[in-house]
Amino acid sequence: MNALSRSKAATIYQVAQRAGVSIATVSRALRGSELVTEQTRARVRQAAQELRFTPNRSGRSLAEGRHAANGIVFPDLIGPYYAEVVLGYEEAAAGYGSSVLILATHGRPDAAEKVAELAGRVDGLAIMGRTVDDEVVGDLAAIGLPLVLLARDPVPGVDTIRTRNNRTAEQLATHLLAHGHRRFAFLGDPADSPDVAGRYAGLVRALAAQGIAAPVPIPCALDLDGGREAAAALLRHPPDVIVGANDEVALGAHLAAEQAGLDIPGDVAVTGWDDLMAARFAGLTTVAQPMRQLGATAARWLHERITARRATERAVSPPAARRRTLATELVVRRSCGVHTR
Amino acid sequence: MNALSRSKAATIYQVAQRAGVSIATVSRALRGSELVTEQTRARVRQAAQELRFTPNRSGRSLAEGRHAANGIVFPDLIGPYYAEVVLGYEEAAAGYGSSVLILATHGRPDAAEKVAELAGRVDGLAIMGRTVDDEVVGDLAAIGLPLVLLARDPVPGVDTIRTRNNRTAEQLATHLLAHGHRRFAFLGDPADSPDVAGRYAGLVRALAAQGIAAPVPIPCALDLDGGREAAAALLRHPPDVIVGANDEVALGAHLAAEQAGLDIPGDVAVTGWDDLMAARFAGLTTVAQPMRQLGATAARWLHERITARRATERAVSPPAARRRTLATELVVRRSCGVHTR
DNA sequence: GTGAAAGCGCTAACAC
DNA sequence: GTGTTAGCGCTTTCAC
Repeated sequence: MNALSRSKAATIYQVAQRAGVSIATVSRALRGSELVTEQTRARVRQAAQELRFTPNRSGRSLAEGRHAANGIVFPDLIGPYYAEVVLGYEEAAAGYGSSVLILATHGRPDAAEKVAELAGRVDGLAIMGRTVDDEVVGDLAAIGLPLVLLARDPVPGVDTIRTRNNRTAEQLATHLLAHGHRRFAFLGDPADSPDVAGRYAGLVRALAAQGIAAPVPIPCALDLDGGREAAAALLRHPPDVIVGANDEVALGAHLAAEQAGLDIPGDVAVTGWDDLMAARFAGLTTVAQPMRQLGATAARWLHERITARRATERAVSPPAARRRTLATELVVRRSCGVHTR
Repeated sequence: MNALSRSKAATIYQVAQRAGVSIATVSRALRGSELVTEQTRARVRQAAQELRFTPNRSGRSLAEGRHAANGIVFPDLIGPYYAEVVLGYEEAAAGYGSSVLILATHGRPDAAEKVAELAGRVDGLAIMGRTVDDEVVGDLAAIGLPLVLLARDPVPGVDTIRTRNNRTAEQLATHLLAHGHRRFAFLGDPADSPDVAGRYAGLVRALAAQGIAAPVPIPCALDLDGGREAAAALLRHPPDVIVGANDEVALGAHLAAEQAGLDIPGDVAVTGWDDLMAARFAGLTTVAQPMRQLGATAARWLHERITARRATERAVSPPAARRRTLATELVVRRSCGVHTR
């Protein structure tokens, strides 16, 4: 029987038989152990190649007591934001020799269940935003699964990485005030995500400093259509400026304004958050976030946690939880108002 | 000892002990077997919950002989294109109860190795574009791993899903010719991906039909910077129109033209491919592709293959390889030329 | 209805 | 150097 015609993946036993050695030797030879003659190793390699042998990961994981994989949980992959974070994560994790499992919760009610299942497949988990609540995070932490929280409110004892929202939002608001804008509208629901909450809070604080009342946030889906619909209603009596919770919302408002025959920034100014590629071409004033770095840092921290855990192996207590807030940067383009200079 | 304070994931044995039953009963109870008293099931559930028990997937996979996971291999996640495909894939795969592993090859030389390793973790694999060569695909197919190829030249015996490039490229070219454009430039290397090759081929054919010589393709990285650099050089003697291999390249050309003080489409027309969000805001004429659907279809086909494989279990020969080409659509905006109407 | 035990594919400790 | 063997955590016969 030709090796090519077999219809199931070969096992270590078949390789051993073909090479005329024991399975232990096959394992050693293929994993680069010193304890094998080069000659034997060659024979084993040959046999493995002929059978197209790839070790079954389940078997290996079970024996090693680790998965050599970690996961990242995010709300969705719609829009470029999460994609960038996941990319940064994958790239870094691959560098540490970990496979990457992804899970988009899509706001589904069974998210907790899915995450629990995922937890059984990985050595560690990065969890983004409002995917699962604190209790679920706490449960995962309790069983000792290494965890990193991303763009999410901290949970005691768990590492957290965020990007600066509050302060940069103030900066943005200050810039808008300097343009002479006084009547603000905020598109997005602070209850939707900690990021949105932080951005709104920063805006409110900056306005309060000038004695300007906070606009009531207008809840909307955080995508183009959400922004467009919310803005369409709003634009019957346009404010001075529409502050979108993210770029997609802002771009949606942009489309709505265009459709209403309004000039940006002449009739109404618009700002976003994230600095997506589209923002650049729409001339949208926004805030740049290091999304790739967010993902990459998460992967690194997770790797460190996993390694540390293996090293101490329930001996000493684990290192204290880390927190980091990555810097963000105001990107001024033409949508916020005319710059006379 | 409080359940919360244990530092390792609980096993089925601990649950069994706590519930006062055997591990077989735990397994049955938790998996919804009929062969358990409701009373016993309740006790087991209780114990499992207290211990925060999640079955170790490796153990289960090994016993079941399947991973309940599949993977998707893509060149990169940079730019919104792949992200959309992966999203469509993840969403559909999750619906079939499969976890999703992702692998970005980043053009690395050890891609084949990484893919082989991934193959040992999954029940099936979707492989995109120029990530690994035909030989690797053939090897995977030979061991009977269910496979779906995406945006990639077919390999005998393997399912393939693509989007229409050639014909829509002709359509695009025809439109550009109608604008009066005669001197064409093509930005992108046909050797880079089957998609680029198809798009270039369609362009060439449409031009040939009008007796116009094909432009020599100008190789460049398929991202903003690649397009910008290539275009910057080109724009010293601007052609009538720059046809970008994808939107990012075209948008890069857009930036270069802007920087050179050239008007689009007055001085030079620009077109792309993919219909990214940014294309809309840049007013870029492009071609829309059903990226989500591409991913979703891949997941479905893979699921069908995996199911079929399990059913027939090396009895009859597998169903013949399927091929599908998804429709694409020309999206005309202002960057291709003035529309007098 | 429940338990005992075999076995999934692999690694690693131990024996030779 | 190489082989034997005991698990890793789980599912699933097969007994009872």
